[in-house]
Amino acid sequence: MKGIKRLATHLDISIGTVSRALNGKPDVSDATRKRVLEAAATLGYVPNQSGRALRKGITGIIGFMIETGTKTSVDGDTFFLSVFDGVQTVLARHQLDLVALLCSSGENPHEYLRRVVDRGFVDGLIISATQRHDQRIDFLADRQLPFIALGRSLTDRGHAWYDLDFEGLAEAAVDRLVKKGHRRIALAAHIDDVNLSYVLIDGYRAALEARGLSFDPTLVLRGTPDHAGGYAIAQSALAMPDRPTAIVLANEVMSVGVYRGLLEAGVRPGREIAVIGRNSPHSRFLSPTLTAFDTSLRDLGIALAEALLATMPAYQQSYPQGAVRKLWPLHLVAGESDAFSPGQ
Amino acid sequence: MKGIKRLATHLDISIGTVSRALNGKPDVSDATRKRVLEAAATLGYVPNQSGRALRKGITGIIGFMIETGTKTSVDGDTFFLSVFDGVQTVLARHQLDLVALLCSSGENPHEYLRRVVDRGFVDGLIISATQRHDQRIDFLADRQLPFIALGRSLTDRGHAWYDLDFEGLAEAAVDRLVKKGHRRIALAAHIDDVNLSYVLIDGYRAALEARGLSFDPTLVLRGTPDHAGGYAIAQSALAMPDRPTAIVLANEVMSVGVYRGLLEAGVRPGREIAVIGRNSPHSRFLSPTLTAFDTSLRDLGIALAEALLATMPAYQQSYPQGAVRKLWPLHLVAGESDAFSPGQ
DNA sequence: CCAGCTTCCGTAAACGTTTACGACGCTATA
DNA sequence: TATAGCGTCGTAAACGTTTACGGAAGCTGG
Repeated sequence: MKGIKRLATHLDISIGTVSRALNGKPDVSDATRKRVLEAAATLGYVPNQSGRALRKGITGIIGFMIETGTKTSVDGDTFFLSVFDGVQTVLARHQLDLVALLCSSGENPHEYLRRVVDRGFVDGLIISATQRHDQRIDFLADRQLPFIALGRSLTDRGHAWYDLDFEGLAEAAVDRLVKKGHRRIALAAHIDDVNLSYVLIDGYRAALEARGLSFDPTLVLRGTPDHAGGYAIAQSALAMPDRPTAIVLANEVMSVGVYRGLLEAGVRPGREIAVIGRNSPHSRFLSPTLTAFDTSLRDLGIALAEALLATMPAYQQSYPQGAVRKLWPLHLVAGESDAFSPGQ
Repeated sequence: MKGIKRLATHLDISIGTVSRALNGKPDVSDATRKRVLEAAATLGYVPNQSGRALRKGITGIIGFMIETGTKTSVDGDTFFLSVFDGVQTVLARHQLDLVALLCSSGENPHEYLRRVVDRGFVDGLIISATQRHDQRIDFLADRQLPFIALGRSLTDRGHAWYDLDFEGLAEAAVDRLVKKGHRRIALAAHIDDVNLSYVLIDGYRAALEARGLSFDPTLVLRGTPDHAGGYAIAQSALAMPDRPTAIVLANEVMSVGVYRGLLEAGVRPGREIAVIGRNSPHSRFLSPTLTAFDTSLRDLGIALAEALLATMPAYQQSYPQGAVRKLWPLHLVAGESDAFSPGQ
């Protein structure tokens, strides 16, 4: 015999009482509750996930969907593991478990999500790498499954989201560079249809025009969001007839490739060109040090989890903030890589 | 009404027949099977995970346990995402799903594992970051849950494992360096009790002694398995009275920190010192290029998954290889960083 | 025309849990 | 003493699925 039944016969009481005792329900005397709790501990009883989920209609599991094997996941290396850690600390307080739902490169993300959701696998979801138009948002909203998106999308169902403040990044970077005398500032954008590229370019353009500078589309350089992309972008920047005097990167890992590309051509960041990027465990070890936007990804994870719980009826009294739709700030940490000022 | 019941009333047949039709059982006419399949597709029916798992006693889920927020996880960034991708491609062929079980820094890995297993959450497990003595192995063997370890351990229950061939790495690196005239070869090892450090040091020692060189414990440098650890190791190597002429790294990300530490001191890898490391998306962009051990992590994931399935009774006819206990080879890719030969 | 076999399908139990409901014994109040 | 109320517990249904079992047809061969 297994499970709660074993516990019940061992204690010679009914399984109903055992269940009530374990779940803190009122109709149990202190004496028997104590007996049950002790027996559960010594026998190592843990309620079966499937049985409990089937009866209660909830699983106690929160999913965080990421894609593996794709180009974009290279960006997500340390990024996601840090965010996970923050999410988990919040969920643990409510006896919720976090699992990463890994959509492999071969699979359609929407089909994958649909299968997970329809099987009733999770009580809530965090989705990432939002597309400009994202079917998953419509699907989850229709299914009324609590979720939050890490990343904005034009698909808007009044759902909760957090997103890195790429406009703020563009604004602050352009402001800093223009004040140093830069007029030709290149921007590194993603090569694919992920939403952040659009947001970033809009912010970049607005920041330029607010300072009386015209937007030059040829200064928007495209590359894969990895080292190779950064390398390629450095090369194309240097190959331009009217070479930009500064490069702004919104991606965590591109900077390493950009440095490599520049240094191979004998162009030193901070001396012959200015570079502003994003911090990561890797960029922190660049030389000269990278002037970069930084943030605590663990705190972002905490905020994400709290915002997700706010959308789940069972937790709304603890997190009554409603559907959070907020930008996550990035703050600039000055380094050496943007010390260069272009001569007139 | 929901689930299979809805499908059954919609088709006006019993739920038993519907289930049999969907699961490919024989006692169903071709006509009704076709009807059921079509209705399931149009109504978007997906069997409930909890109900199915409860009845069948299996969940169809494979867990891959990793730890987040720890020092070691920095090493695991791109590493795990690549491995996951390989695992998933194999599991998908058998309608199995992979989830990453994220044990956060605050939690005891063994307690975490115990909870997951006792709840009956997964049919099989892949554990990583094995300790020298690992309670999890004993626990899983006792519970008779199919699992495979990525990493060896002194705890041996005849279980399946794969591990990177660190002895081979040490042997090949030492051989190459000694042939170039090196006599004082430093080794970078982990600072904590993870098993690979022991294996690595043993291999290093054996390789040295096989060539008539004595093992000098002071040449084994300890650091956290991240950039900072590599940086610290470079510094302590340079600070030694009798400075080593070469450094061997078994870790993926340390090399970046080592380069930084060396270059800041004006010591150029490949010119004034030799460095051999491991390849990763990050180390591939170092300059001068890193002489490094490389392997396909996706293929490792595929091998891991196949070896796991071989331990699961339901899949043993497809993967009859028994409990795999094998070293995963790393092959050396020559770069510029070990071009330096010490003068006599 | 009947026995036997095959094909197809419905019935109901089972998986492990939670929970609504009712029953029992006890105490306190009228 | 009768009754209401309370505290405590057992009973049984329910969650959604799979599957063993049995039964109702239809078919075959003698």
